[in-house]
Amino acid sequence: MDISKHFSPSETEDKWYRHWMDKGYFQSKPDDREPYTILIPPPNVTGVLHMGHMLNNTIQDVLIRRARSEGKNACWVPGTDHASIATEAKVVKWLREEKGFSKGELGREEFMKYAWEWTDKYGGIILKQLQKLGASADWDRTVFTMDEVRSDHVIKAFVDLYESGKLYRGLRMVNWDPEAKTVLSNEEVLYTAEQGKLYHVRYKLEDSEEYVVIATTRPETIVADTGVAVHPEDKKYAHLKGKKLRVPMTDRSVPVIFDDYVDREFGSGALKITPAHDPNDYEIGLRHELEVVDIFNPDATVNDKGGPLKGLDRFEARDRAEELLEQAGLLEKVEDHTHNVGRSERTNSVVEPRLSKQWYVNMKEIVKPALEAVEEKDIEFFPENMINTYRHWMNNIRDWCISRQLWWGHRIPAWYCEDRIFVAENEAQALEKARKEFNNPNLTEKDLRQDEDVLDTWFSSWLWPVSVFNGFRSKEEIDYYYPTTVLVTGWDIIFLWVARMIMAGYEWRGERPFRDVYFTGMVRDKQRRKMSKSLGNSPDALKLIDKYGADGVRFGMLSCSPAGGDLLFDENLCEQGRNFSNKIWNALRLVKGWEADPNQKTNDAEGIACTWMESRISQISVEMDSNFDQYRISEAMIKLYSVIWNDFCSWYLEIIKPGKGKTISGGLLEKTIGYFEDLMVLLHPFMPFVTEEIWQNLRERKYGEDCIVAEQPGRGVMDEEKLRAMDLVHNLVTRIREIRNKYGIPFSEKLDVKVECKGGELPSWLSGGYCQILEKFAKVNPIQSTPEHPEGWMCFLSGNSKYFVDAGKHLDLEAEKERLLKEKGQAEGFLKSVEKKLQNKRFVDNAPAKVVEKERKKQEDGTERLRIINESLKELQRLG
RNA sequence: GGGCGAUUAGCUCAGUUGGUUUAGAGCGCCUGCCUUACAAGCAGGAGGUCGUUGGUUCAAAUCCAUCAUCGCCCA
Repeated sequence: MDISKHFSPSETEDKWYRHWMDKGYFQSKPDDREPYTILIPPPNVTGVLHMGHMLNNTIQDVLIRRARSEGKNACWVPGTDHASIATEAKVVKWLREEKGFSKGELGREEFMKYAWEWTDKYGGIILKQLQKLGASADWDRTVFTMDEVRSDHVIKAFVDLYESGKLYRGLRMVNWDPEAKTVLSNEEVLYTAEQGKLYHVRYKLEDSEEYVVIATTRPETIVADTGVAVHPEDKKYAHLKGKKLRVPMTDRSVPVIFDDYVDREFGSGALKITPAHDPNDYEIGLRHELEVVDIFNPDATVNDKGGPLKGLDRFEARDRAEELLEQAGLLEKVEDHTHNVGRSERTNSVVEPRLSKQWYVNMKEIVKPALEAVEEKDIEFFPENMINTYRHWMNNIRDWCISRQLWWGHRIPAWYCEDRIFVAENEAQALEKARKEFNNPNLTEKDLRQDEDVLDTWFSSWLWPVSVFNGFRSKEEIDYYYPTTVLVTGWDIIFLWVARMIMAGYEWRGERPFRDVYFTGMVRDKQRRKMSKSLGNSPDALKLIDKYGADGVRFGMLSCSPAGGDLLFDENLCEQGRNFSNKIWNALRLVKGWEADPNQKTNDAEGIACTWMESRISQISVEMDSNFDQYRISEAMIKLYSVIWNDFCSWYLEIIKPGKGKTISGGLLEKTIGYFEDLMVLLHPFMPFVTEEIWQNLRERKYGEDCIVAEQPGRGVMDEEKLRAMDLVHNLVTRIREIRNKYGIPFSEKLDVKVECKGGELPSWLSGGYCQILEKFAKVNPIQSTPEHPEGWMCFLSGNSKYFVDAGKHLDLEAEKERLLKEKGQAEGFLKSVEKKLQNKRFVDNAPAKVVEKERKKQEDGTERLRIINESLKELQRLG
C-alpha cells in the first residue's frame, strides 16, 4: 500500500464531512435515549468567522461528538441572530455607498426589503465556515431569530410580559447613539479613558459681579443648565443660599441648590446641573424640581433651545462655546483632562445621555429565580467563580430597556389609539381590544398607530432555549430537549445573554434552560490584546484552516483554552496540531506496512506490551471521563496526546515492530489495530477528520461503520503491576541511553549490564519478556545479577537499584566522579529534608499514619541511594 | 470609587481543592542523530529557593493577612 509521507487534510476534510452529512449523523430526533443538547450562541447573521467563534464552536463540537460516542442523542442546534443595530448599520452604509439612498428617503418598507436582500446575500456565510471547522451541528434545524417561529415567540413574549404587568413604558435618561439614532442598553456602551479638556467657567451672581467658577468637560451644555449645585457642608458657598446665577451665553438665571451628591474636591466644588444631558444631573434635577431643557436633536446637533449654538454639531458647539465664553471673559482656564468616555459598541460614536420614552422590562421579580438557580447550583458555572460576577450584577440589576429606534428587528407589538396603548400579537387583536376599551365597534386599523420601534436583539435571543424548539406552540420537542445540557459562551455576554436566558427559562418554562454553563476565555494575541477586526490582529480563520488543517486549528485552539481564562493565541499551536496529525498518520503507515502471519505466536515481550497498552487505554479513558465531567477539555486532550505520541507510538509500536523482512503475528496485529481504533475514537471529538480517515484505513469497513459513531473503548483492563513495571523499564532504558549519549557509546555497540542483587535473584521486570524490550531499546544483553561491583565497570542508579555497565574503553573516571558527586548532593539534600520531618516529634504524632509511613519509606530509599553512591565513589577512588 | 481574578521554567499554562522520591506539560534552547512510519521526525540534556513579607499548621505553590505588579468587570 502506497501512503503519502505527510497527512494532507485538504483531501480528506470535505470528503468525510460530506459522508457524515449523507449519513445524517448530525441529525437528532427525540427518542428513548438520553438527550445531550447544545444550542449555538447565535452569531450575527451577516458576520464572518473569527477566532472567538472558532474557539467557542470547537468546544461545542468536542462536547457534542463526545456525547455522540457515549451513545447519547446528541443535538446541536445551529442558528444566527439578526443583530439589529450592527446589521442595520451595515445596510445603511451599503445603501448610502452603493445605491446613494438614505434610510429616510426609502421609508420603512423599502428599507426592510433591502435589509432582507442583504441578509439573504451574506446570511449564513458564517455557518458554512463552521462546517469547514468540522462542526457537527444538525443543520436541518438551523434557525434565525427573525424567522417565522422565532418572531412569533418574541411577539408572544412581549404580550405575555405586558399582560402580567412586567412591561412598562417610561421616560428615562438613556444612552443615545446619535449616529445610529437609537437608544443603547448599558451593556452596549463601552467606556474608555480619553483625553479631553476641563473648562473652568465663571457663573456670575444675578445681581453682582461676583462669580462662581464651575469646571465642566461639556461647555456646550451650559445653555441647557437649569441649576448649579454645591455641597451643603461646603462653607465656601454657604452664602449662596437662595441666590441665583446667570447662565453664560444665555439670558437665563438658575438657582443654586445644595446637594450632597457634589464632590467637593472636584474642580471648584460647584457643579452645573443639566438635567436633560446627564444622568446624575437628571436625578438631582428630579430631587430639586429643576426645569429640563433639552438642546439636542436626535443626531446631536443643537436645536432651537440652544441659543447661540443652534444648528451646530455637539463637538462644533463645544468649540464655539469656548470662543463665546472667551469673548465674554467668562473662561477662567482650560486644562487637559482625562476622563471616561462612553462610545457605542457598534458605531463607535460618543454616547449622548438623552431623555426619552422607552419600553422597559421590570426586572424585580424575574431576577429572583434566576439568581437562586445559580446560587443553589441548579445551574452550574464553569469556572465556578463566574458566579460572583453574576450575583453582583443580579443584585444590582436595573430595568431592561428593550426598545430600539431601528427598523431591522421585531417591531414592537403595541398600538396607540388616542392616549391608550394596546399590546397584542397582531393588529387585528389590538383593534379588537381597542374597540372593547372605547366601546366603539366602528374603530378601524386607521385609528391605530403601531409603535415605530423594534425590540432589542437580546429580547429575541433570551428566548433561544425555548423558541428554538417552538416551545410556545408545541410540546413534542421542547419536552424532550429542554432543559439543554450545556451552554458554551464567552463570559463577556454573561449579562447580555446568559443571565437573561436563565430569567426567560424560569419565566416561561418554570425551569432552568441549561444544566451547565461553560465560559470560554477571550482570544487574545501575543500582546494580550483582544483579537478584533478593528485592530486587525486576528488571523483569517479560513486561511489558518487551509494552512494547518481543521484538525490542526482545533488542536491549537483547544490546547490553550482553560475555561474562563484568557487565551493567548499562537499560530505555533496549530502547527503542533498539524504535526500531531502527521504523527498519527505515520503510525498508520507503519502498521499498514506490516505483513501478518496468522500462525505466528506472540512472544513474551509482545504479550507484556499488549496488557500494558490495554491498561494505559483504560487508564486514560477513566481520566478523560473525569476531565470531561469538569469541562477540563484542554487537559483531556493533552493527556491523550501524550498517550498516543509517547506510549503508543514511541513505546508500544516500537516494542512490537517486527525486524526488517520479518512478519508480525496475526493476533498481535489484530490487537494493535484494536488499540489504534480505540485511541482514534477517543481522539475523534478533538480531531474529527484525521481520526476518521485513519479509522477508515485501519480495516475494511462496511458502509456506515464510522469513527464518528464508534463506541468508546471499555475501561476494563487495568494491570497496575504491568504499568509499574513498564515505568521501571522505561526509566532504566532512559538511564542507559543517557550514558551512551554522554560517553559517546554508539548504539551499535551492545552493552553488558548487571544489577546489584543481594539474593541473587532478578526482579521479574528484568527477566523474561522485559529482557527483550531492554535489548531492543537499550541494546543490552540480558541483565544479570551480581552481589558486588564488577571490577572496572561503571555504576549508575535507576529507581532504587544499582546497576553496573561494562563501558570498556569509554570509561572516563573524572566524568564519572563528577556525575556521582552531583547525584550525591541531590541525595543528601533529599534525605535531609525527609529526616527533618521525621525528627519532628509533632509530625510523627500528628500526621496520619499513612503519611508518616510514606516518609519512612522515603528515608529508607534515600539512605539506600546514598549508600550506593558512596560505595561507587569509593570504587572510583580505588581505580583512580 | 465598588468588585473579581492573576503572579509557578526564557514563553504559554497545568498543579483535581494542605501530605506521590525535594513542582509537571507543550513550545523555545543545548547536544547527538536523515536508525528502512514520521526531520511536520528520533534519542538525550539543561532550566524553577512557585511575586514580597509575615501568619495558621506536624506539614503550604496550595489556607489567611500585608505589600508589589498586572488584568478584567461594574459605576
